[in-house]
Amino acid sequence: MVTIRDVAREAGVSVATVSRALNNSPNVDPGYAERARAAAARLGYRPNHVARNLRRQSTEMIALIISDVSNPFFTAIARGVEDVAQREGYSVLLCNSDENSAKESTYLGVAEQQRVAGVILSPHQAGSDIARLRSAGIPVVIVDRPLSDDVDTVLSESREGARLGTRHLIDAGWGRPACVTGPVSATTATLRLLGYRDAVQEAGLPEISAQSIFQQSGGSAATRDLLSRPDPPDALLIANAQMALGALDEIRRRGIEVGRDIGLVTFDDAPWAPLITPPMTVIAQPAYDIGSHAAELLLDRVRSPDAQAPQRLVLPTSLIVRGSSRRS
Amino acid sequence: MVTIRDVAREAGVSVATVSRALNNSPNVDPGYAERARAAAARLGYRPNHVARNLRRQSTEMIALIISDVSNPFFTAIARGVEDVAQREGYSVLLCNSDENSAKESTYLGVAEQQRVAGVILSPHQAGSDIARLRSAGIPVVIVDRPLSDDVDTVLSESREGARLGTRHLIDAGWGRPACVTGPVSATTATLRLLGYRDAVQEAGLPEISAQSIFQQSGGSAATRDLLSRPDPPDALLIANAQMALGALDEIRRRGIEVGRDIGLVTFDDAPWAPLITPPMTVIAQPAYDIGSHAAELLLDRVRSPDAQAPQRLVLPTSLIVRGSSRRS
DNA sequence: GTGAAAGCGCTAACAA
DNA sequence: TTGTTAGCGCTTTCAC
Repeated sequence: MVTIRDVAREAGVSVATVSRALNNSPNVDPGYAERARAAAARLGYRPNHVARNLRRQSTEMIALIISDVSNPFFTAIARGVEDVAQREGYSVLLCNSDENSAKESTYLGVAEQQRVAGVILSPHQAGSDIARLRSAGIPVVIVDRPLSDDVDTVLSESREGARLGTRHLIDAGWGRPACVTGPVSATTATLRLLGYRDAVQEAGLPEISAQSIFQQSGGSAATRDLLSRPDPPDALLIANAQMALGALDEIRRRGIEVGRDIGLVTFDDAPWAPLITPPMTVIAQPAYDIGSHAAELLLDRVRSPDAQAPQRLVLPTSLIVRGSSRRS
Repeated sequence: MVTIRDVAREAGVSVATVSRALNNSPNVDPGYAERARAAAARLGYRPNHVARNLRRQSTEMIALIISDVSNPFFTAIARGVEDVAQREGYSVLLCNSDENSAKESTYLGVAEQQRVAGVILSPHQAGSDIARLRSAGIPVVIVDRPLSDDVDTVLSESREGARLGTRHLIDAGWGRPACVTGPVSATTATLRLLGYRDAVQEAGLPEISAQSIFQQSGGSAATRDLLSRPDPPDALLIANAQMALGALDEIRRRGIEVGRDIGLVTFDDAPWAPLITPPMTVIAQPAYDIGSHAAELLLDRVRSPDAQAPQRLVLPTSLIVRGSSRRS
């Protein structure tokens, strides 16, 4: 491997000068700088960032830890994060905790031990422990699911979105809407259930709900449970896109028809949502914006680490009405 | 920040002993080891991996650089990679190059400068430059799209899969199947076109095709192009799931009905594929296995870096017949 | 403006 | 078995 010493020797200057030249330090003779750069190019020199990071006690990487890469909501967040990070000269390490606390804490540890500049975390569950990171002086921004009050957080309006979606179902003429949501450990699951409850109580309708994991299989299971009850619901408010896929599967399996026998609204405007039959009515979350805002907030903290009051951004959701909620 | 020196002082032993204890070195007195561990725990010591990596000249991270996180094919690969990496004590840095050569080479540079143990790359285009990485002694495994012959590669049978899918369309009674595929820069796009060509030539049918980017918008554009021709096709072989979504969109927009007016087969068994109407016939690629095999191969190379002959694994694809290819 | 040298935190020779 | 120490490659004082 070619090191900075090799470059210095080749250029006939000191290592300090090479370092300064390559880092565009202001006080370096243009002639020397050029010689250093030329020598570096000739030798194919690549600065060793491990060494640089050790010396500088900082890195230009941010870790994004999400619970499930295959959830389009999170991939959209990732896009938002990446775009601003890239623009600011940072790289993003995407860590997939796969709805698994052990994996999550492994990655939290990796982030700390690699001394990343900052972490954006979508906590698997409310108990996720970011205390270590924070005491190590690494800024953290939480997305999607609130963790506690004293940390920067970017969310969307889960409860209000759920209320609106349920209300829409009721207005469309469905008399027994139910809620299919995620595990109690996920705050978003609970908030969506609460929003649903707000709407049914307002309308004087019975509350029907089932909880399971935030995945396709969970959606199937919860829907199966609901539709097997003596008094089954006639509409479903579903808490995320993966669960919606599972619900659709179970509905198809039973030969029930969406729009005639059952009404559907789901969180997240997945790419496939407008393309199924009938097209899916959704409560869209501004996932990209959640990511970009989180990254901006994080980089602010990275650059001015003076303890400021934690910020909490709550972005609005929007109801996109398509066919699946229509009663025909 | 608490360092190994602090721990040594606290435990009343030398830094070397602490290091040995914490790394489970065999030759260390159990009593001392225990004292070191206790002191570390008491102080909340976290080894600085940046320093460790610099000293050891190695890391326990592998970089996975994929062209698009929102493509379910790649997220499945990521799962495969992560599972074996985790099992072997490595962490995975997922880098999303976003079908963008500049981003890809940024991440290639980051991987090199961070001295990752190895890289798994799904090259954006055939020209991706991994020479630097290789000359830096970092093993590379290529997935999905072949790059050159002298590097480890894990692929699936694109051409044969495309041939089978097209053949199936013809057998189902569609007389003018066309191919919707990705850009010429992507080898998989070309291979799938070739497989399609094999099948139509065999059957004495005309060759109809359109190329665009491997994304939803590309699928729409290519389909629009095809269906606007004077002699439009009556069936489509589509080269990936995102393009299929775009094709579906365009088809819906035109009021054409799948199964009656047009037959469809697409690469990749996306989660939504069985759930649309009619369910999508697909050529499934063993994405998870591609990922796990690639990771295994990579870790072999990491552990025994003696130059061995490059391996090339080609995994089979399988046709899953559902409704979209049926002529009713 | 430039270079010598210290030192980031750790591991691994080497000596005891 | 344990401790002392050199040194991984870099940046950044500090003295010139």
